[in-house]
Amino acid sequence: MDESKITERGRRTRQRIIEATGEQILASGIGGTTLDTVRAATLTSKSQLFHYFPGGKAELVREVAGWEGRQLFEAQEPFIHDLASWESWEQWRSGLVDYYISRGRWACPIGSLATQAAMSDPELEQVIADSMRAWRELLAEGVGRMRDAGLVAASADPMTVATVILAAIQGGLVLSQPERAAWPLEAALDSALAPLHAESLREGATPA
Amino acid sequence: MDESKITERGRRTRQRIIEATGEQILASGIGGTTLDTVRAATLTSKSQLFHYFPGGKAELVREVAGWEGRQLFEAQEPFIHDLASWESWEQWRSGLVDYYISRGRWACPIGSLATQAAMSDPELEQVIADSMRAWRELLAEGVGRMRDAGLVAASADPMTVATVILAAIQGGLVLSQPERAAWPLEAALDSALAPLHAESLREGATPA
DNA sequence: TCTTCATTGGACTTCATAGTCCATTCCTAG
DNA sequence: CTAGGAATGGACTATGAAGTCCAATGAAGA
Repeated sequence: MDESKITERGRRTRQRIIEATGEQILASGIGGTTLDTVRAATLTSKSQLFHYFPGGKAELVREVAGWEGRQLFEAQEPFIHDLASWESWEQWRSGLVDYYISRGRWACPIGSLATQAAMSDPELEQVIADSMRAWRELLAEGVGRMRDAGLVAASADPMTVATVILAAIQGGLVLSQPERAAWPLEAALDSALAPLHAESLREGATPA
Repeated sequence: MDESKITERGRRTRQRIIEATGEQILASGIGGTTLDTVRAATLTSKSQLFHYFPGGKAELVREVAGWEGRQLFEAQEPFIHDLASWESWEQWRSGLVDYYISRGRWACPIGSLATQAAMSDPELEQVIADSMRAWRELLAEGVGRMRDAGLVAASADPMTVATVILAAIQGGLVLSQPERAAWPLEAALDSALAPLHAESLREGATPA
């Protein structure tokens, strides 16, 4: 979408469409979200939808994926760029759980899209995969900082630990969703995070 | 579906429909699976689909969910009913990973349906939730046996540990799918399983 | 053999939804 | 004030998929 010929008014309309679509997808999935319901929710018209997203529904969904990804990252700021102490991890964890549970999200915009979209739209799959990779990268850097500071076993591979944490988030949400309870997510996350504060539990941890 | 007035021939046709639908759903999702493609793949006719599944697509999908659930449980036999030793857990793990990865499943029939169907079909959600609950139950019983045998910390809550393991499976698959690699699933699973063979690592585990 | 009912074939209907098109309105620069 | 392009409204089309219906076939027992 060429953004050069767009006014402020148009920008806001476009954004309104993206956000409403995001909500509907989170609530009803891609298949359960139709251009008509989006149109109704945003008080727009069919022509506007295609004006701002010439690629139709597929492009709209991709834009939603990108935006949701950015929102998810923002929700983890500023800790996601620190994660150099157990306190930082705890605060990061707290913010993340809040992001999912409060305001009844009950699903990961990225993870659930990944499942739904793996098939049917390779371009969307790419957008999702990029978010996932970036996310894992940031977590791995945090784990690396912990390791460099001697706060976690030197034998731990940051990328592996990061993957385990991400898997805990995604899997925890899969189980939390039907229960409408946060505890599965929290249990999974705590378990995955355990290696990061082992120093307080393990045998004579000499570091630092 | 009343099964009383069904011949062997009919039973096999019905089963053929279920299995073909299951494959298509796993590959393309519920939305990407149409009665026409199922009809084509099974060499049946529209009337047969509705003859065996009067409730239409929704009923067919529910039957698929039930059948896939049973298949998944079978793949975990006989270990899922044992899990009283670390060796048993290892063999169970091996069989499960094989079930997902070999023959390119790359997704959990139950978990991925859970994500797709949470919305749109409460009845299906029930079928899925039942499978999940039963699964967690079996795992928790195994953890309980390990605890009773003093092979795992007495402080560990079997249900929590079981949930963490399930979350690792589901989340691991979410990450493995786009990568088309088994390692995220294996890493997540190993991490979740760690408490079950801790006795060989931890400080003088006194339990029992 | 005949009857009956499960099974099958496939055309047809209905409906939801993505996408097109053109007219109209709004805003702003010149 | 006016011309042009962005923004908007909404009817219309095309399509694909679910679901209906009736006729034909096959098999098994009376």
